Amino acid sequence: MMERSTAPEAADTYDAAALEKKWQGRWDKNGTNHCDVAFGSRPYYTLMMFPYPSAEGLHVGNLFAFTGNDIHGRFQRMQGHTVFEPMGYDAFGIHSENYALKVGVNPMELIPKNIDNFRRQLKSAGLMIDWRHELSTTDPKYYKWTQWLFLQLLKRGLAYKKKAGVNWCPNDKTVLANEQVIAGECERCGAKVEQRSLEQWFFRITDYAARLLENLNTLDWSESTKTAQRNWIGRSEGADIRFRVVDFLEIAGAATVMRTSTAEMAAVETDITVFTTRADTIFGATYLVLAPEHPLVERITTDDERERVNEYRARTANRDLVARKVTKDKTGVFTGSYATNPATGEPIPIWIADYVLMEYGTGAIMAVPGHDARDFEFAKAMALPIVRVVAAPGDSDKTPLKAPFEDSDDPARLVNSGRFNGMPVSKGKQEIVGWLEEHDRGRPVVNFRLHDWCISRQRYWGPPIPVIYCDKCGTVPVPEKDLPVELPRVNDFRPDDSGVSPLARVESWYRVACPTCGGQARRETDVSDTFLDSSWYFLRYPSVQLQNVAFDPALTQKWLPVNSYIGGNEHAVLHMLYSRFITMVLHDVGLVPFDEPFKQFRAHGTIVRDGAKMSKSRGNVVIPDQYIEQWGADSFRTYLMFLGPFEEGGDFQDRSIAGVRRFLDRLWSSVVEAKRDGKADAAVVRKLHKTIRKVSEDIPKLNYNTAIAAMMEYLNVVRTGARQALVSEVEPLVQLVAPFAPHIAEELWERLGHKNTVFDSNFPAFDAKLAADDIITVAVQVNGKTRGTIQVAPDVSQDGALAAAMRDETIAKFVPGKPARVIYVRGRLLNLVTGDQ
RNA sequence: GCGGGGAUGGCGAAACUGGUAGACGCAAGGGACUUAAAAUCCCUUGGGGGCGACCCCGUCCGGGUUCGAGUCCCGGUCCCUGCACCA
Repeated sequence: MMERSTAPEAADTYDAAALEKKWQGRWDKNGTNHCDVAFGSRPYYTLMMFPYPSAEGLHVGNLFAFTGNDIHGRFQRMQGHTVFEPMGYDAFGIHSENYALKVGVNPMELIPKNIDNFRRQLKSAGLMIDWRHELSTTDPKYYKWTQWLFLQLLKRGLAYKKKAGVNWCPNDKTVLANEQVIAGECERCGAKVEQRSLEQWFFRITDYAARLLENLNTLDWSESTKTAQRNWIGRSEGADIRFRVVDFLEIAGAATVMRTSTAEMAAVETDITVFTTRADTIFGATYLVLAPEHPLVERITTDDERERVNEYRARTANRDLVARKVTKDKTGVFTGSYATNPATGEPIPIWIADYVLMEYGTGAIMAVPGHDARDFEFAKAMALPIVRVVAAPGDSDKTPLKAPFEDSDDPARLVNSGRFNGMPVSKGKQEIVGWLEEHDRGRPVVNFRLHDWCISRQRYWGPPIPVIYCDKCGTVPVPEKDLPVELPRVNDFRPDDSGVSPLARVESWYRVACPTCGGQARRETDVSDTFLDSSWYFLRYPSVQLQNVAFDPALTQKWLPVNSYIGGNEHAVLHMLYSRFITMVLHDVGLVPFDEPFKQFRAHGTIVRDGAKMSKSRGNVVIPDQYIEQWGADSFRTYLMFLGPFEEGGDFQDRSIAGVRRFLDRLWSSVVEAKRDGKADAAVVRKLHKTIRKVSEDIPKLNYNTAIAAMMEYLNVVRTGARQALVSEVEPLVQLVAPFAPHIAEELWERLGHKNTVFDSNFPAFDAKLAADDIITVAVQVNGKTRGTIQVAPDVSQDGALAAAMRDETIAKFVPGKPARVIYVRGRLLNLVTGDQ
């Protein structure tokens, strides 16, 4: 044990590099960061979104997030919890693969190197990670269970295959999820995305839409994240309404004209179902529009129009998503057919147009140009009638519509709507849907904009989807005992535009015997989406050492759901939604006892540098290594937390790190030079307890910047007038600082004579009595303007405060006589209102 | 277009349920120590006026509520961010 050092050689500064190396070594050796997952009491699981291990190494944004999480974890540990803080790597995916292609090295070689580099960087940052629980999604021991997960969904009918129009990136030569398409361009390379039709595996996340939405209300998450998920799920209440196609037989061509019996006529009667949220405007529906891909288009198109319709369908079938960008230029063609508006009984023309999407609702709409901007534009372009059926309070049924009137608040009333005239919009909506339902022409419906999750990727670098196709037996799941289906090592893993994965070129791999009949069969050659890898990793961490199970029931019960999850808002929708979905599925099949994986989630902010977003092209990317080397991990960590509110991020400024380092230097010399004996200064003790309170309140709220400011303030008080500190004054400060600057805290803690790690000490407790002031400053205002302050006892009465204020000449001169009114906020402020107010 | 967040000194930022705006830090200026520099320590630092005690103005802009507004309400400007023809 080192002797307590009060030696004069104690420098103004300390050797951060040597000291951090010493403690990182000590932590490793003593297993300080090990978490006893089996027996630890009061478990607390603190999770950070695991990084993609890029070749460039750890990004400062990663470290910002991890440090924030680490502080939280270390604090919880000092509150007596057994804290589990694991780390892993999200190493599959197109990003790694593209990089591997670029440098011409197989990702199987690249990724381990990147991971080693990440681990080294993470260790140098002094995170409280239990490395025995490290995982990588690319490890067959991990993706064995990713494949197993797929089989669980397949077994329950939640995974299915369908041919689907998918987003195809001609540059990356792969299918993209809707989410990876940004304004019609590939999220990664910016190429224009095309549409292709391929057989794909999907997960039925839409079955869970309502529940995914409902449960949000029960979660302690950043509000912005919940809102993003709500919008993504996109619930809307409306109605399906059936429109009967008019005179179908006569226009359907010679073959059908021959049919004459009424039975036959009934059989070919055709309805078009539309979805609308504005059933109240049905009297204003002057035409129908179908998506060009709508299956009924074929049947209702008349011979006269067929050529134009086919031409338009051909043109829009392969439409780029770029064309979907909101545009005022509406295009479309008439099918030649009419449908009856069930409200008015009038025939209205049926058009097709690409502004109606097949994927949403029924792929068909009733167009109400008077009250919908898109329909209005279309009607203008095609010279279709525009009818007013909703009027604002000042308007009549005749007021012309120069622009679409889209208000649906209740001051607006229905007009030109037969017996519904005069009704407020909401009531009209209800009544009209009811009326349609009675006549079997409609029913209330809820739609979600969430689509099923396409998990197929025609790529190399991912877990193969564990399915085998047999000519005799069809689609056969790989038996669980045969997992993992290992990704073969191949030299040529370039994607091509055949529409299939590079694995489809590896015959020795995909040719297998059918597990059922033993006949010749073929493996699925697509791999799964990276989001599947990351949708369950938090379940794997506690059980990562177990090879016979994806996640051990007892460990899962003990550690999950995750207590605190921290990550970037860029994953607020997809990763977080998919994780929730997978957890719900596992819950429903009885594999986990909860149906939400993350009790608490906080989105951290982003760090910009000198006011600009960091990017390679700007050359303003912060490489943590350099700063850690120059200033020490403790200073770097503390600075990152100090530069702004954790949930907002902030501006990284090189020169400001010096301030934090100076703080740690001062802490060092104050502690090293502190004396054991001496009289405690009441003012310092008071400040200490206020600081303890502030820091203990701020850390759980992730208000790290103000917690650090409070500690700085306290140290300034301790050092006022170059006084020598007492051990009793600085020892608690070492503990307060420990979550932020763990290495220096350990060293000082040891020098103060402690044998065990500071992280096994109890975080200092706040004592309200010791924090109480005996004299406080109260602001005095006259008519709301601050004119001075008074020093009074905290419990002084209003009269006492008033008397003290009137003794102050500066204040008194603004109060000519007796104040007409006095407002006294105990301990804060006294406001004197004079008569003329 | 729709949703979310934001605008406070030269800079990063504080400010409890409305209650002394600018804590903490950076930068800058002055001083101490030093042969000198670095480091360290002390002082000053929102703008304007005054020798001074003090006074006036000030939280994106315009209104409002209130004894009192950075904070609440109405209207507007700008910035960042997510989704984008979802009927």
